[in-house]
Amino acid sequence: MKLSTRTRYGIRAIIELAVNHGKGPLQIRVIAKRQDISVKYLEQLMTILRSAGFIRSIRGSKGGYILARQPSQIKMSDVFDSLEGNVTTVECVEDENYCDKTADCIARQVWAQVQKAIKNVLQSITLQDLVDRAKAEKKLDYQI
Amino acid sequence: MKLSTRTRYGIRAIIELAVNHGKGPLQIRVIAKRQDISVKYLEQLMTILRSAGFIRSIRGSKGGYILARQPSQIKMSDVFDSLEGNVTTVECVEDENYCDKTADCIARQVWAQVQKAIKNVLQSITLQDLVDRAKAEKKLDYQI
DNA sequence: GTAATATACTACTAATGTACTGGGAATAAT
DNA sequence: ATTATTCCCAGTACATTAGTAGTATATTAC
Repeated sequence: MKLSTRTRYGIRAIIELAVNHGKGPLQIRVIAKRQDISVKYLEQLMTILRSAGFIRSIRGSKGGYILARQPSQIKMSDVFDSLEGNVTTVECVEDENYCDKTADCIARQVWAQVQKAIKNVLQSITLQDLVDRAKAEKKLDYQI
Repeated sequence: MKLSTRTRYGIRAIIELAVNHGKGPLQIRVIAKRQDISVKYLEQLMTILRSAGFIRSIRGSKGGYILARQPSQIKMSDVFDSLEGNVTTVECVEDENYCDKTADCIARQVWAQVQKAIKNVLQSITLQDLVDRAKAEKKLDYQI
């Protein structure tokens, strides 16, 4: 049930962009260094986030990445889904016809409950919430 | 974020035992057939559940498996942990010293929230609850 | 218009974990 | 002794993950 580094790194990267929001493009190189992630690997994660429409890239010198929408308009659940595939714990929770016992399956009900709980948490958090937390705690100083 | 079949099969197997509770030992062969799981694979999962103390094995002819405790005394969170390793989404949620940024890490807080939500659900469900559900719905008839 | 700075794209690879499969040993009932 | 069952150890095929590498393309600065 561990999260992939793809998701972990991707989320950390987009949080960097959120904190940096309004201050111009941020380069992969910078994010990678701050978050201690391989530049080449992060490059691929940024592609995922861009394809999903959360971030926008600016090529060439002085380029980099910026959020494609306001931080308040980006929910963690959506970002998570784009990186992790989806929040699905087991196929049958989403797909009623996955097996012929779904209607009777007690185990499936458990996974459905778990999945709903995860979704509820992630849907309740926007990037803006995280920016606010970071600032409130004054622990992160991304101004540098 | 998908569950391993190890966890899915293991949970389904122990639910079988719970429903069968008080009716003598149930053989791997029977569980495997009902749940459509490879006998040899299930064998290993049963070993995990036995080592964790949830089930007891009876060797030899007429043997099989029974719950080691009352269904009401077995929480899904514990069974889950024994099969899946643990509910940990990311290492650092449990281990403060996993990296030197844990105190500041906004992402970590998100994963902590998710993890807590999962745990809350699983801790609130015992095997007895699932047996009750099965009976209430009259959808499962394990008497056969 | 050239050099420097970025992202974009494609392909490859090493390591890891998962989901099995197989064979035989130990144990218990008949 | 025979049969039915769990127990234990070993191996294997496959998929995924987490990278690495190289080249192409776009943009800015000079």
